[in-house]
Amino acid sequence: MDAQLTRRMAGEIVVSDSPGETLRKWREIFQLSQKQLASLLGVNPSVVCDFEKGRRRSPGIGTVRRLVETMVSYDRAHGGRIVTNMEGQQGNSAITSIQEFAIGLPITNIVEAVGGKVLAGEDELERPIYGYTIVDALRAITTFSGANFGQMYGWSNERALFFTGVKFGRSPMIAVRAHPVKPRMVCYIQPGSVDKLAAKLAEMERIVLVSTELSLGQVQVGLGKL
Amino acid sequence: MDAQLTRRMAGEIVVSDSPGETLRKWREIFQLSQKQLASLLGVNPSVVCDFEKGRRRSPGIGTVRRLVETMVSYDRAHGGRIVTNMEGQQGNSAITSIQEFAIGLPITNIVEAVGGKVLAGEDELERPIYGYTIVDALRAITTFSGANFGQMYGWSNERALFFTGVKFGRSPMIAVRAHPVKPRMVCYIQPGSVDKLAAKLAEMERIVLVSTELSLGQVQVGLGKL
DNA sequence: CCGCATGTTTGGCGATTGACGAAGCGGAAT
DNA sequence: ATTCCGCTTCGTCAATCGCCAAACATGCGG
Repeated sequence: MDAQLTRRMAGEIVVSDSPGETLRKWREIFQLSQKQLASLLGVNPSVVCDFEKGRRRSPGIGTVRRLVETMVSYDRAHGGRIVTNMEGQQGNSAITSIQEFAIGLPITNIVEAVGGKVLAGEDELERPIYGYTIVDALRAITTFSGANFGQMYGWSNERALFFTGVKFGRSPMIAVRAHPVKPRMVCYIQPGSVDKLAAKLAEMERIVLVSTELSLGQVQVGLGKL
Repeated sequence: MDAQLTRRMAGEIVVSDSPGETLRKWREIFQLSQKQLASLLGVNPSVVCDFEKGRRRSPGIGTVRRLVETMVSYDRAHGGRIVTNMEGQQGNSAITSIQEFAIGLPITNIVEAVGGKVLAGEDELERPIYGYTIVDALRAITTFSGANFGQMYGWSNERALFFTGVKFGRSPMIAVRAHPVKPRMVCYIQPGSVDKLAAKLAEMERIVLVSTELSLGQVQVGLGKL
């Protein structure tokens, strides 16, 4: 749930010209004293200081991770005052969820995870993909305007696109076809039916087309386990 | 320019349950062999392998940074095929620019950097802020719908909001007042005029109100130097 | 002025990293 | 079958990290 934020914090610290000061910035944002933070980490306060003052030039990512996650989970455990402010929804209402995987996963795994049936693109099942997006098909079409489509693709376009609220299974694939950037996999969640044209388009674009009878919730659970 | 992406990569690696595999994922996305990457880094290929295979449990952030930046800048130097795909514009057309500072900066610094004149909130000038957003006032009002406003606030709301295209200097402050989340500083870029009510509202909200006669471009340059 | 809390500096010790280079492994191509 | 290629494994070593303890500095309320 706080993955987004922790990644953001960690990333900022790592590429900062002064990781120490950046770390401090975050500690201050979370309104913790060095001592508090140290005790949460179970270490001596001087350790925190060492990092902030840059005595350790290149702390291990383990350390950074511990620091960041400690702050976030501490705040979360105390009402999440800071965290909720940070999360900055920024969500387009048509996009239900957008996630990146830490590592590439073969399409097969995704298909299994969501109890999917492959309708097209059997021979592309081993390609790795790096994230997924769940979109409300109707809303996407009515509310997206140009650039918004780009949002769907998150950070890698080697990804899976899930559509909910699909009636005939035609328009989503047409939209995909029309858009210059293509996903590797498209999955309809409990579609009314699936037009044959959709499969044909998928083959043309070398996209794996999948449909699942699991509910949106179940799909999200399945994907969460990856 | 690629700060966004490098941060993202670094962050993902740091909080990954398997930093090695995540690192590999990125190397593959950039379509580099271990050997190539190694030679770019000026190290032995086995080093890259050791990291990917996790022999080093907690590599230093210096290492991670070097890896990440090397990949990005290499790609950039070769046409930026990968990078440009990743950057995922996702920009709302009303938002000209969103930036976070690596460290907190006192408002005074910002004001100086943009050659600003303080119109309200003199006594809040020492507060640190953590980022800024530049918004086209007209477009924001006409195209933003509810949740979109949240986007403006990036990751920290301890930030500065710059408005371009301000006519009377009234509406922007009214919008700020109406919105539950407040910035610490508001700056009009080359406003037509500045309504007195704006200053009054700013005082009420304890927001530093500033106006500058510099052009948008000059402002961006100034901010870039911070 | 004192006491108290937060933050800084310092020296030191064991564990780990960052790096090399040699050796090995599996697949693709010659 | 031999050679390449990319990748993996591993022993080695200096440099650095991760951490502590204890002294030092700074600031604040009384």
